[in-house]
This record gives sequence, C-alpha cells and structure tokens, in this order.
Amino acid sequence: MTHTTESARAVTAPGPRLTDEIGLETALVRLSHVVQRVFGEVSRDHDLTAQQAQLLCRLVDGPVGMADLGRMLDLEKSSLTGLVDRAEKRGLVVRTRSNTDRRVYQISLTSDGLQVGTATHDGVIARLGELLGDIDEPEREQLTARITRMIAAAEDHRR
Amino acid sequence: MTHTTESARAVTAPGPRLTDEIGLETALVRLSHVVQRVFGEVSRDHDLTAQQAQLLCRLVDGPVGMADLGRMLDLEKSSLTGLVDRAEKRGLVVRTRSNTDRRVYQISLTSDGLQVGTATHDGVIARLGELLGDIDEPEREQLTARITRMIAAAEDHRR
DNA sequence: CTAATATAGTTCGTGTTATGAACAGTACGT
DNA sequence: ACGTACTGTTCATAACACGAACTATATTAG
Repeated sequence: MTHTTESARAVTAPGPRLTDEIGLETALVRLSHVVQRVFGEVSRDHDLTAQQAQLLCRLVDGPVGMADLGRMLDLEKSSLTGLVDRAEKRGLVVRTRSNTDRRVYQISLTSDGLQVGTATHDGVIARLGELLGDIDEPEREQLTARITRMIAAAEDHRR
Repeated sequence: MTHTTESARAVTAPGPRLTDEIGLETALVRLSHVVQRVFGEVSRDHDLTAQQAQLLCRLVDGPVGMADLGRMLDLEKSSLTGLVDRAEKRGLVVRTRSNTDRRVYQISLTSDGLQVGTATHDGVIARLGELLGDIDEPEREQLTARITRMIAAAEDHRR
C-alpha cells in the first residue's frame, strides 16, 4: 500500500516531452491562459486589475444586483462586496438601492466606469481579433457555435 | 471637453441586450472563464488552489528552473517565490540547486506532488472533454489547429 | 585577470483577491 | 404574525501578485 505523506524527495520525470502535438483539451487550457493574460495586460493599460475590468465589462449593458453579479463572475458574495467596494472607492461604480426590492443594491457604472469599461472591453476584443488572425466567415461561425455549446454545457452542469 | 473625474452618479445603460448572439471574441472570453472555473473546481477537489495546480501541471514533464517557470506561468519572480514556498511547505515540490549553474533552483515534484498533479491534470482534461461533448475528428483537429495558431500568435506578440 | 554587467532567486512592504462564518435587514408564504 | 429564504455586509484569515532592494553566481569586456 502507498502512503500519502512522502519524504521530500525530488521525483524524476518519465519523459521530457517537448511542446509539439498537444491535445485539444490542453490547448483549451493554454488558450484560457492566453486570454487571461490579454485581459490582464489591457486592464493594466487602463489602470485596472483584471477583476475590476471583468466587473466593469459585466455592467456595460446595465445595472446588475450583487447576487446576479456574483453568479456572473463566480464569486462568493463577500468577495464581491470587496471588489465592488474598491471599484466604488475608485469612482468606477455606484451602489443604488432598488426601489422594488429594498434588499438589493443595483450596481451601475459611473460615466468614468463606463468609459474605462468600454475601452477595456474594446481593447480586449481587438487584441483577441489580432490573435485570431485571418479566419473566414464559415470557420468563425463554426468556432463560435462550438464555444457557445461548451459554455452552455458548463452552464447546464452547474444545475 | 470632457473631464476625467466625474461625480459619482449612475449612468443608465444604452440597451440591456440579452445573452443571445455573442461574437467570437466575447465567446473566447467566456470560454476562458469557464476553463478557469473548471480548473478551480477540480483543484479544490484535490485540496489545491488553482495556481498551485497550474504549478504542478507545469512540472509533470520534469524539473524546471524558477525563471522558466515564471515565464510559463506569467509571474514575476517574487510572486513565484511565494507560490513555490507554499507548495514546498505542503510537500508537493522540492528546490534543488542546479549542478551546472549554481544560481538556479530546479523545482521538481515530490511523489505526492506528482500524484496530485497528474490527478488534477487528468480531472481537468476529463471535465473539458465532457464540455466539448461529441465532436468528430475533423472538427477536433481543426479546432486544435486554430487554437494552437492563436497561442503561437500570442507567443510571437510577446517577442 | 579584474571590472562591469547580466542573470537567478529571495526578502520585504503593500495592496488585491477570495473565502466562510456570523450577522442584519427585507420579502414572502402560510 | 411566524418561519423561512434571500440580499448584502463585516470580520478574520489566507493566498496571490507586484516592485524595489538585495545577495550570489555567471558572463563579458578590457
């Protein structure tokens, strides 16, 4: 039987495989990393953290309550409170009590937030467009469809 | 002329567009988010943070120096020091001085690290496979090729 | 060979991100 | 009116990430 706690010894690798020939799933992981990096770089250009930028991007289509926002961003409510706090302190975002349900705060962009949010959003889209390079319309649509299906599957899996 | 600093007023959105019909670039952002979430969930199942899991996954093919690791993970060296410190404290990873260059530390997995690293890796791949659903070989290859090209483009862009 | 420079990592101080538990207020069904 | 569910905050804690300053080793120039 194997024991879980090992002495701190290095273990030599089986075979140092080079970067060639990666599978689709691995490619997806790498791609995700690339997208995150792009997001981070563009955000930094606008003096935002990646998370703040994500937040702003989710608000450009209109105010959203904390709970919905938490679901969108996959954050615990306490995490979101902090994120919104900092964004509010920077004047990017405002909390407004809902009229219909006095528990909920509607989070909306200030005009500063809208400006920097759309700028970041557009920047990210543009950079991703560059990375995509030349891609004809059929492939673009097929790709979009495939990804959309994956996202839907992930959404399903969440119940 | 517009001034950068605005009073903290909410700005009403132009048009609350629903989730239908998103562009490819946006789909990529969402997909990236999904992949990150999967990574986080699987990591948590193995009592790892997403970053620790990323670290381990980068080491399964053999030891890597801190500098290379930093480039792989896109981390400043000071950030990486902390990440490796915590991983080492958990017995997942070991630092070994290189024989040829006595400045560099080779980071290698312990057998614990190898085990949990491959388990996490396999888990992520499996979950992504589920999300991909049925996909015939030609499309799979086309998709892999497209993504690989994007990754290469990103690598290029970094100089 | 020595001096200058570059590279590998760490340490330290600071700020951000993320979580869970405990809590307060509001809505809603019975 | 009561219990329950939901919305959001506070608090304590930990991981994460960065830049500047620093040590030590390697490399290059003269």
